Amino acid sequence: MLKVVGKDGGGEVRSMSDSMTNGDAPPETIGDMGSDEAAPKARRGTGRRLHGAIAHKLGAAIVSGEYRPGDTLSGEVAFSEALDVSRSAYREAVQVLSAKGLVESRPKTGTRVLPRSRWNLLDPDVLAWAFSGEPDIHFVRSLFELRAIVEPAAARLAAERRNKTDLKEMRDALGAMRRHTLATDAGRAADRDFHNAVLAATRNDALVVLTASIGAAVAWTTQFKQRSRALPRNPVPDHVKVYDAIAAGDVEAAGEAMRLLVDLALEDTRSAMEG
Amino acid sequence: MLKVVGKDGGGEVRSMSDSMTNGDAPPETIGDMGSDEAAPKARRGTGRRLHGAIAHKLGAAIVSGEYRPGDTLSGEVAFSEALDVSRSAYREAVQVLSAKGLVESRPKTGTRVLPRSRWNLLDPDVLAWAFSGEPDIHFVRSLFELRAIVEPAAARLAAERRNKTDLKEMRDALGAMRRHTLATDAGRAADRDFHNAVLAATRNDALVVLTASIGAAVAWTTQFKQRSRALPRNPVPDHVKVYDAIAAGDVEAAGEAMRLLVDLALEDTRSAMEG
DNA sequence: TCCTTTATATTACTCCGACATATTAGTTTG
DNA sequence: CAAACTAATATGTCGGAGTAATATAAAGGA
Repeated sequence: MLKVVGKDGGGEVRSMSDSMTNGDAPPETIGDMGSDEAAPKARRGTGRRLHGAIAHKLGAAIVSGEYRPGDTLSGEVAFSEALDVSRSAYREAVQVLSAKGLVESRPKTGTRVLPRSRWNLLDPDVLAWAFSGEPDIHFVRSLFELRAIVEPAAARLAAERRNKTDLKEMRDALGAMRRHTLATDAGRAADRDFHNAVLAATRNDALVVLTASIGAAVAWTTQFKQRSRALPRNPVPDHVKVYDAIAAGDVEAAGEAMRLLVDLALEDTRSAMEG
Repeated sequence: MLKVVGKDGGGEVRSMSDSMTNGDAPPETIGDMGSDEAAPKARRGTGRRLHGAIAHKLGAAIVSGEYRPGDTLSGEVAFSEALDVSRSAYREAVQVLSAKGLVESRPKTGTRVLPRSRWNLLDPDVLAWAFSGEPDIHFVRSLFELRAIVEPAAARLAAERRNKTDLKEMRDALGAMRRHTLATDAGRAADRDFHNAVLAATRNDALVVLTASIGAAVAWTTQFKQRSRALPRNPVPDHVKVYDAIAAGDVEAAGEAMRLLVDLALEDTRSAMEG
């Protein structure tokens, strides 16, 4: 099971407006899988609690399009029985989904999947769920576009506000990137460290949080890059250019260097996903 | 019972200038408000469920700095009794907070407030909690800075990709802004509609979601603007400039006009908050 | 002396069954 | 025909019992 249900055809996502208004095929209640089939038994993987596993399962099913906006989940009792968990665990999972804007529960009406516009797509968990299956190329493009907007601006701010400590952390991360390659976990961690150091140098909490989310999503896509072919180019020189500009306090150069960096990453990922 | 447990002295978050500045008083276990005082009875306001009210209460207390990172909440039983609610309701509230990255619950250790860096500060609810009390000026600055980065870029994209429907929505919103002023709810709604229309024209989901969050936060600050003095200038002409540029497909002009718009809003809000 | 292993106590986690409340849909009454 | 009322249904809330996990302390071995 778990097949992709054709997502959005590409165009209808924007601006709430319709969402619910699918002319045909009235929303149906879902979750009535019980029957004879052996219960899915989405039992928890180590570390994760039971309600967390349920939330992951349902969340992934929702963002992957298996449950569509407007659909209403079968009642708490029925669904919890179908999942073979207690009603409490199921309810706590639904609260999590509700907190992330994926569903809304009301008495008598039941629990319904909210329109895409209400989803907290920048929530780290939601992003993880979105990338746990086949990621939507259109959405990945949106993320990179956002990254291409935010990160160069962050580099500009960093060039203005960085101090010695920030620069030292960037240098350390760069050194780690040289020692390991992007093919290793340590190398990717160093890459994240570098970008985090740049973000931290902006002295802007909102930027840090936002790019943490984007960075997590981008980290997923780098897996795809690895999957399709060996890493295509040495990323260190481009990072060094960013560092040099920030260290020199050259605002324009920092923004430009970072823009180049993000563009290259997008190019790599796109060719990897489309190819 | 209920004595100090505090762990990390608070230094590990680094960066982000510890906003809520209370220097002293080591982390304590909290929730021991019971005693003689009449129970706070954070009973639900209409429409909001009980666990939602608890989550709101706790969330606001956390982001306002009343409970600090590293603090550990007194146990489920104790805290739920202190709040005079069942454990189920309390637990569901904690699940919500956990989903937003504010706390983490583990057996034996209890529920602890996570460092600021793990909070989903861009979550609409978290933002609402942050602005339910006295908003942190430094954080507001961060938000406006982010807005100053994202919205002009969004306007540029909108100038490239807008279609007739997008333009019509912007015109309608502008008309509504003219009829009502920013002093009325309808006027503020029209303002949001205009910005949402611009965002929708970018065809970028991530941008839409992000700016929805920021816009919600900005809406809170406009209340502060209203509070301090009558609205200082007529915002419609500036919005019209943005519209004209987008309608003309002039990328540079659109970005510049939007930059001006955000700068003015920041200026107004800053003077209102500082004055 | 230091590290590893085991035991234990505390805490969250899960489950269950019952009742309360809210909201919709149908029915009745004016 | 419309408005008020009643009933059905699903979520919301409750309290308690038992399980699983983990940090701390104790015991054992190197």
